[in-house]
Amino acid sequence: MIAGTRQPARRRRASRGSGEQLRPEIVSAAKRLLAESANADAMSIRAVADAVGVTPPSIYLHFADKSELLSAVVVDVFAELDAAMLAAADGIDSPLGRLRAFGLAYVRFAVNHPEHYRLATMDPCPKPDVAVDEVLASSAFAHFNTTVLDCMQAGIFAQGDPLPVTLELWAAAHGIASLIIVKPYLPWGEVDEAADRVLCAAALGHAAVDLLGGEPTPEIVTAWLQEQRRPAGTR
Amino acid sequence: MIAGTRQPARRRRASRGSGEQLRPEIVSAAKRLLAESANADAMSIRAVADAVGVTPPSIYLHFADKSELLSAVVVDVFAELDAAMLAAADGIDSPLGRLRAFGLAYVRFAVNHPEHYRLATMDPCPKPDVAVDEVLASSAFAHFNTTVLDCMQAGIFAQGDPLPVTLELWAAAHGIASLIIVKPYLPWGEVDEAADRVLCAAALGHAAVDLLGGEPTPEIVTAWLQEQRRPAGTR
DNA sequence: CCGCTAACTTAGCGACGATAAGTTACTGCC
DNA sequence: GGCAGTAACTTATCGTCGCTAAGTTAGCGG
Repeated sequence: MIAGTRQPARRRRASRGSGEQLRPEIVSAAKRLLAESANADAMSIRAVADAVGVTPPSIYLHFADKSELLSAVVVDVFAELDAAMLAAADGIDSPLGRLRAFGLAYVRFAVNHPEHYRLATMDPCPKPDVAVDEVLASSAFAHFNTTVLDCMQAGIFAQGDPLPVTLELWAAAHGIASLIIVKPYLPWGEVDEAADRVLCAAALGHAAVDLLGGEPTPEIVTAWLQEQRRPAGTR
Repeated sequence: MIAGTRQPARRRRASRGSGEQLRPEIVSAAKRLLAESANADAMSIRAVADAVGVTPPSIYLHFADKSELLSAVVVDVFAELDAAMLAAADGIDSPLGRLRAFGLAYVRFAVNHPEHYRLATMDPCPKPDVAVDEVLASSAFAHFNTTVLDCMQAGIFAQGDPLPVTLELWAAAHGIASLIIVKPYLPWGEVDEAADRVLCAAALGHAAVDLLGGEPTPEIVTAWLQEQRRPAGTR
């Protein structure tokens, strides 16, 4: 790193009422440092302070501690994820098509911003941070949930509370996204294809479980699959 | 923590040829410290050294650095996970039943040992550590893969390479397990039930995608579901 | 132009991972 | 028995980390 030494390019002191303008700069510098250096602990308070041309204690005028700064970054990341998902589903009308676009965009975002995604979804949340979970409950997650509800009303999923279904599908998307990030050397193949397989299987599987009704024991599932596999004429 | 101060109970020096006996003690102390204190960075080299009654530099006689010690813990964790999965499937003969038992045991293990599971599957792997991935490829994962192959031969899944299917199902299991760990305050309901829903949907969904053949576009899936939902007499 | 205070700095604490250099005590050998 | 060799472990220390107490600078209201 060239900029390892002390930065003489000190930031100009903000004018009297505008101390708050440092805050977004700190967040975006933290975000950038996280993305640039693969490991998360390269984003030290000192490095962030250097990046915005300020000394470390100034960070604490805006964030009580490091975890609060990280929470602010997570809020930013979730907003960006939400924007990416909305953009991906733009112009797609069918509920199932939107669901697929959302899922694919989710996985793509995670794979393209692995450190941001890791911070947002794999780090121990020190305390269930209110700001973070407001975003989680309000933007990307809410859009997903609404689309699941649309699928129910379109007769694709059985009617009912969309929340458990959304959580189920989210688990599928998060599963494939996070494994690709953490174990990239496993034979996943193309990211989009792997994601599509998992997401299609999750959605179709949920619908199939609905169709079966009751608890899908291995016996019931086996019998149903054998029934399905018989050619149409023999039914 | 009561034992925060210096530990006067110093460990007796090992006899001449048996310096290696310290190593497993270090690993198990590290594992215990990880489990006891929720956050992973409470397991410092210094804390581990204290726990085994030794000074920090002695750790480095057995592990090149901290990440190597953590890798050793991960190897241990994967072995324990494998044992739990095998025990859960003991006495179950049907391939799909074994698959379900494996998946449930996997999620249960993750939820019951959240810090161990987090370390094993959510931490950035500094370099694809050989030892860790040998375990990953040899024990739990291999058993899973074998059972998927059994399912193929039993006609539950379409014949083919089991590896992509195993990865797909693993993604589902990891997805629900890791989300329950990281966002425990979301309405997951009973762990076993949530896991069963996701795992059944993943397995059934994969089988259904096989049945459909080709790429499951939203249109094809929608049509198939409508076909399925018609009562038997109208076909 | 002066005092008030917002905005930021200097200096430093304790804990961390890691290393260099030293010390202890067991063991094989005569 | 005693001594050399070395395995096993320690003391002391470095640089960095998150974080804080106490000080300093500079712009604005009076």
